[in-house]
Amino acid sequence: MDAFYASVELQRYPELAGLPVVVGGGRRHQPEEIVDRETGRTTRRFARLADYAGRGVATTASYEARALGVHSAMGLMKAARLAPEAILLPADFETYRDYSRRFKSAVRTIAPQIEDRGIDEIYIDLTDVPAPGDVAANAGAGEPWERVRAVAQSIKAAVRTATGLSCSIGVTQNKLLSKIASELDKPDGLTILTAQDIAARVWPLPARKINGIGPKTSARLETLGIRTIGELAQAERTWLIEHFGNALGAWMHDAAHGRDERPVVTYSEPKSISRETTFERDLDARRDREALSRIFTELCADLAEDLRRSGYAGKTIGLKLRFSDFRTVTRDQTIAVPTQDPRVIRRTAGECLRRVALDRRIRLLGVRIGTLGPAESIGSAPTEVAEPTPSLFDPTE
DNA sequence: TCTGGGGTCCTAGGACCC
DNA sequence: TCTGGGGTCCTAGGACCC
Repeated sequence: MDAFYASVELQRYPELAGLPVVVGGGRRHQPEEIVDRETGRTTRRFARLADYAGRGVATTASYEARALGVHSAMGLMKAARLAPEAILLPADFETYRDYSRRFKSAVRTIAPQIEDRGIDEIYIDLTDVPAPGDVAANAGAGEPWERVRAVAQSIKAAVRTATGLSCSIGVTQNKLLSKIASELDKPDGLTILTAQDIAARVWPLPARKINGIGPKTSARLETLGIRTIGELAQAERTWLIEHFGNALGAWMHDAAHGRDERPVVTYSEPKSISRETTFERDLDARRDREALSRIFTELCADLAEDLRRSGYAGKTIGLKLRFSDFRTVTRDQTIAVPTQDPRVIRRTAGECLRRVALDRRIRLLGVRIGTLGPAESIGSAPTEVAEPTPSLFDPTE
């Protein structure tokens, strides 16, 4: 989906079309409804990025905002310096999830083999999808790529009808290349690449465009003189393995040549569930003990509720802390019996917490549960007897 | 003016077992 | 006189993705 969150917000606030819009931050910049006493007409007042103060990041920027240099994951304070006049909207995940369901079911009516890749992305297996009726009739047994182009166009049309939104589709022989292709003609793109197109269309791109090569790996590649996918493809496989290890080196070499055999996976079980929060200001383990303890208990309760709603129980309970210097530590502990009980989660995470030296102010606190299985395996009635809550964040411990 | 929240996968060492 | 060899589970951290 193209600039998904921002595009959804434009459906709600059409008057923002053409303006730089950024979605992100907390809840305190809801648009204000202003009713004119005389005309009775309602106008909305939107927050500007320049008015923002806090720790939020941009989750999405409209294309107009991107033109000013604002990108997702950028801190909003930095974004405000680049685009002070941009409109800032709070993220409304419930609405985005609703749009997400709508676009995915629209695609499913045409092509049922879908792999979920988060709220705004999917892989679609078009192998066995027939051409839309009119094209099939005209083209007969014509070019296979003509069938696929017609299918992709019908998918884009179905998505637009269901959501009012545009998407960009890449069609190629595998997931790796399709992901790259889908970004070549955004927004509202449709890009079809065959094996013969790889050298001309893919090799000139930065290595970073390969899904799986991130900031660290691309920086390392650069120090070795490799900037583009083409340069990566020309590198010796054994040389890449020497520098990046067996798995990463061989994979990068294959990827640069457009080789990828991964299937479209239409269903997978979740591996872990987590809840975390970044505080408005860094908290002190001593002075803010009560607040920390309360937030900790809430996170565990929220996590337990997520487990209950999704029908899972887990055995490995983890704690995550991020300190004022952005250093992150995790601790986890595996218990004998799977649980979805907030008290068991809280107690076990509390034991993890005791293994961390709290010598700095805390910026983020998170709780995770893994090694998941179906909740039926644990029976429904929690048999745990409530124990006194350990005095967490107590410096005397 | 620092850098969200929810995930997956990989690596690597140690414990433990046969 | 040199000290096997696999396998699984647990834990911590890191890279990456949406």
